[in-house]
Amino acid sequence: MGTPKVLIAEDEPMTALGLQDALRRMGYPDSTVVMEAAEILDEARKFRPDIVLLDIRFGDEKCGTDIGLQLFDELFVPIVFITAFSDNDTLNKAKACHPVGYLPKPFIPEAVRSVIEIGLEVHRSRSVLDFPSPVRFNSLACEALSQRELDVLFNLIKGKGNQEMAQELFISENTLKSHLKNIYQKFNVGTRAQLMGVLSGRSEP
Amino acid sequence: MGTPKVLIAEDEPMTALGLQDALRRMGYPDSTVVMEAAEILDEARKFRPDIVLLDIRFGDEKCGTDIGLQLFDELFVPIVFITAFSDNDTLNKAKACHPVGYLPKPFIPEAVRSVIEIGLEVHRSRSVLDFPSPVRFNSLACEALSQRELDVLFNLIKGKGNQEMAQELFISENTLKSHLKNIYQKFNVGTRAQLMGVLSGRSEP
DNA sequence: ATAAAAATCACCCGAACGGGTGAGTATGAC
DNA sequence: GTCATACTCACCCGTTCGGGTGATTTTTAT
Repeated sequence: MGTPKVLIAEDEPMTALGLQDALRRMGYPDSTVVMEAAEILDEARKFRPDIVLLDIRFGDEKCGTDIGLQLFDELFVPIVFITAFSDNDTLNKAKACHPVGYLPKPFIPEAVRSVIEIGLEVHRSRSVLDFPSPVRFNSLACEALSQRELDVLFNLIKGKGNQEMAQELFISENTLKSHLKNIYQKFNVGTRAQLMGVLSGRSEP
Repeated sequence: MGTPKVLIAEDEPMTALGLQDALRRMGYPDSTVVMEAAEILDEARKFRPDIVLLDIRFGDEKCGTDIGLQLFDELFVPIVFITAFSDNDTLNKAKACHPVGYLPKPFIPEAVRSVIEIGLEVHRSRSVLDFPSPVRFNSLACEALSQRELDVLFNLIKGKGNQEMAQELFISENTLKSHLKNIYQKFNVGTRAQLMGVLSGRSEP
């Protein structure tokens, strides 16, 4: 699927441009640099990167992890953290972003490539069952899911029965079955078992 | 769960011992070094590491990836690759091991810690549905699964129905239901939906 | 204002599933 | 030789699930 688009979020101009240059020479021509923390999310929404190189420390603040969290939750984009040093606290916050790699600074160009490739591979092998989010469900269904259908789906993947789900969502079991039927249609499956198979990426309808 | 045990598989003594020393100072006292390619697997089976630092190049041969594959398939242990340079071919073979990180050489001690921590986190968030293997299924069930039960389970997680599975395994549907019943018992669940929930790590029976 | 989409619920039916009981064969362990 | 385990299959029964049809209300978009 072509060369991956990478977003570089790093406030030190030297490092940022150095990274972009290294990427270009390594065969990643499509990259963008953001040096302002406030602009990262907007740029990511526009640029739609396949992977993000994110500095943990942004302008002396350690807000890289907070931005990473939003990046991951909203866009489900894989994150590689860039930093020279990480204390325990920062590292723990970083873990919450489910990063796919870690790039020590100073970096060597070759390492960047390996980290990106391995990071992309790690990300590809994540099924929607492990990181369920509306964007991911919608990307798998042939038609967009409604809010209520997402609610049902979130309960379904936990292994709940129809009756149980109905109680949880405060609706009749008949209503729930109605939603289920629509969900099956949108995923082109016939049974919840098939749906699970599709969601775990192990079978196509 | 205490400090993780790490296996260092690296043929250059300087690098290997340097790594072990760095690990000790970073708070990982429990590590072992293997410098012979042939001994890696045996040592891993004995030592039962939580993570492996594995050199891609072993004695001028690029067999690190082959060993990594066995390591991952048999023991399901997360792998961090150590190397200074990686050509495209090696990198692609490395991907097959589903590595959780990449450590460029020369390394800085701080980076080792971050890579390990992030690598462990990546590994933790992998459900058995993404990387199904006998050892993992058995670790989740309260009692060891038989060969035939594993066969059934492998088909089950693909979202197949009872009838479909029976044909696939060349047994009667009654036989299959018999296996299913036993599986449910061993996992302490009542329905296949619940089983899926447990396997994806999102619900406890 | 009005049309479209989403959410709600009901009823019915056939198919699939879960649970129980029982039982025959083969394999390997003690 | 006997005992345990795994694998095989059958029958029955109640529950759940999937599919169809139809309907009302609320929300959203135009």
